[in-house]
Amino acid sequence: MATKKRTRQQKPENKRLDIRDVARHAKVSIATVSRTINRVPSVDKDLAKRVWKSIAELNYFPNTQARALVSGRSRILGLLISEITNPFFPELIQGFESIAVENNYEILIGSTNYDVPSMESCIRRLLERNVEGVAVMTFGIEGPLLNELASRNIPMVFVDEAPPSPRVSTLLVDYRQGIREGVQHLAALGHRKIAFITGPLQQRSCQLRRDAFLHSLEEIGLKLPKEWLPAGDHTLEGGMRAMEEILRLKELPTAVMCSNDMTAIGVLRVLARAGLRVPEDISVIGFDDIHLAEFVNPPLTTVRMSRADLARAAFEALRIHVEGTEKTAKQIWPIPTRLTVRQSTGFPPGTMPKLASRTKA
Amino acid sequence: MATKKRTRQQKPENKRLDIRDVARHAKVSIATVSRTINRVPSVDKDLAKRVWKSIAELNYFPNTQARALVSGRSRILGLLISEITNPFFPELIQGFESIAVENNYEILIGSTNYDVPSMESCIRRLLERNVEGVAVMTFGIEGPLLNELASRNIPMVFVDEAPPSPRVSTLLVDYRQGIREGVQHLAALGHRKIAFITGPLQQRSCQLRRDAFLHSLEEIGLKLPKEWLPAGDHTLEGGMRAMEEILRLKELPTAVMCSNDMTAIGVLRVLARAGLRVPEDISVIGFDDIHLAEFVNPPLTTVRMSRADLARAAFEALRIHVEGTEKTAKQIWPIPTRLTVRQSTGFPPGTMPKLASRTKA
DNA sequence: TTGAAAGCGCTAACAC
DNA sequence: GTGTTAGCGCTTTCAA
Repeated sequence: MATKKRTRQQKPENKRLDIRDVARHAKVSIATVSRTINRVPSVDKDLAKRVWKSIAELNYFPNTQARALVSGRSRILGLLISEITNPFFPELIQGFESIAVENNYEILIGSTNYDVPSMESCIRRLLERNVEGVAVMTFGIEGPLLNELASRNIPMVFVDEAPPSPRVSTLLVDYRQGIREGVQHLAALGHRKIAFITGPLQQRSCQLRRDAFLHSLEEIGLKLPKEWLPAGDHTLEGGMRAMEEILRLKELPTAVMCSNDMTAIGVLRVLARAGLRVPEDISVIGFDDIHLAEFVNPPLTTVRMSRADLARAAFEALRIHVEGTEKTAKQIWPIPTRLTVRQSTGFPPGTMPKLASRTKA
Repeated sequence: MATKKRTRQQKPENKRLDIRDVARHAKVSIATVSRTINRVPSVDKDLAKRVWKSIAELNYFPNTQARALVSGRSRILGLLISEITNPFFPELIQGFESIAVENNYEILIGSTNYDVPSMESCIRRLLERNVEGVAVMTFGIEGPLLNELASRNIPMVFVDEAPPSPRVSTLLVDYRQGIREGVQHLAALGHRKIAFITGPLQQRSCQLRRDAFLHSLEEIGLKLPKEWLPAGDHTLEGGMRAMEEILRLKELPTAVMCSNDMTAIGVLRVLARAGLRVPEDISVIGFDDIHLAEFVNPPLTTVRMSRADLARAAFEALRIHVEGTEKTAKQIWPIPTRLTVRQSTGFPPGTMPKLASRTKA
């Protein structure tokens, strides 16, 4: 009778096996099963073998919720992105997820859609599910986010700029390098009139990209009329609008750099529609190097910022705080960028170096 | 002393508030707090008000894991897709997620990447997290999946074809309608030589699309040499390869339909590279109507299969089984398709109706 | 209508 | 090295 303490008499059908079933089957205590599963070294080899055998025979696997409840560890990481339909993000998600899953974490994706209410709803969801850390890949600091998460001391990682906090790290993208390469590539081809279509400037990241561009221009002694610095919004449509704006100007640039690839693809679209050839009439450079960049017409010259790098660094940054014992202060994770030359860049119009001019140069 | 049953003396800092804190603050029992939160009608109005006030003041929210553990309901739905970097899927995810979140579900995304091991790993993850239902949007039945999930009686929804099981429903896409519209649109323009690039034919969905095409062709008395039915794989690169194959043939079709938009975009790319104009030299039709379709050059005429429809139907199909008491048998959810005409389709070459021929027609 | 208490499946002291 | 047991935070009988 004493053994029948549990109310449940029979395993109701469709009820998942629990640790007790395994213990019974292997003729050990549930503690031993638990220890075996968690690979506590002190377990006797033979017992462990028996337990694993039972686990296999019964096809048992532990209940994550129960584990999370008692251990205080959900093994869930939050991944906050701006917008899943922007191709940049799926590529990032893919990388982050695969590393997370390899390490037995699950990820919860939240799309902030650039607006505060949906961002708050995302945070609430993450909090309710007890995420152990959050990667904020929205390319901007999200104010309210901070308070809610940081006050709970949840590890976070941001891109470009992070609030100072002990368990917060930063992925520091080296925009300078790649964008400078882009500018110098254009300059080397002979371009002097280079426009830049920015992203949404509320995002720190977009300011940085623009600044990197302006700086690179200055470095080589070029000036930029401000009409050549229109704002896009990192969407294809935004790129189209910005390029249309440029086309209405009296003086046209011979090259256009863009704050991201979707913008550049919009630019390509408008140019094609306007009957301008790329790169013969105008050169275009993007930023990100999304998969699609290689397949537009012409294949896009662009600055690569690796999603794999970003994903890996984000995960590692979180892991150090989530799993580590070290109380290290805020960490900086550098992310390089580099120009990928394809076919959307060429000599400026009217300077096509024929054999003659080539020898001249 | 009796009240000090709990070991924990002081709330450790950074410890989340629990239901006891709220109960203490509102001076009621935890049962009342629980009932209030779960909107059990029997709770006294005044008490409930007091509880809600405490909840607000303390900024309390319940622990999802604990809830899940005791209630047996995780409020998590699985969403299985083929590949997150195919733009079709993010658009689908977005729809599914927003409906799910509205209804207080969380989603767990699994990318099967077209291979069995990673599919199995996905299923394991879903099972471990106790998903309440799974939307299998991989456009193919996944054998092993079935057994693991179905044997646990977990509600599922498939596209096109589902294993017969009481808690499984099917989203039945009406390929016929949209694809017939596409074929007839081409025929009406005067095309008689229409090729079709299939998707990966292991997928039932791709067979159905091809069959719908063949059937539509037959309907209007057209024949198809089998060289005009090359296989793509629903990627841009696959579309390029298939189109290159076609271009090597002695006799070229005047129009190409594709099993999905990414394929069509690849086709466009190859044609542009080959110096063929679309639609003057050859017409192209896609399938899906992804966002990008509108922005390629030229804007793609394509058959729309709404991701929003798909997402909504998938969610509702699951919800009925997850929440419902009804033991309805397998359900069918029809999903319509419809042609969207843009600019990648036109008259076949050599038939450009000048004024003369137009009057003749 | 409310509260006390059992227990969801598991981990981690603690005892042996 | 192994087993016993006290909870993790919550929902849900069962009594009152």
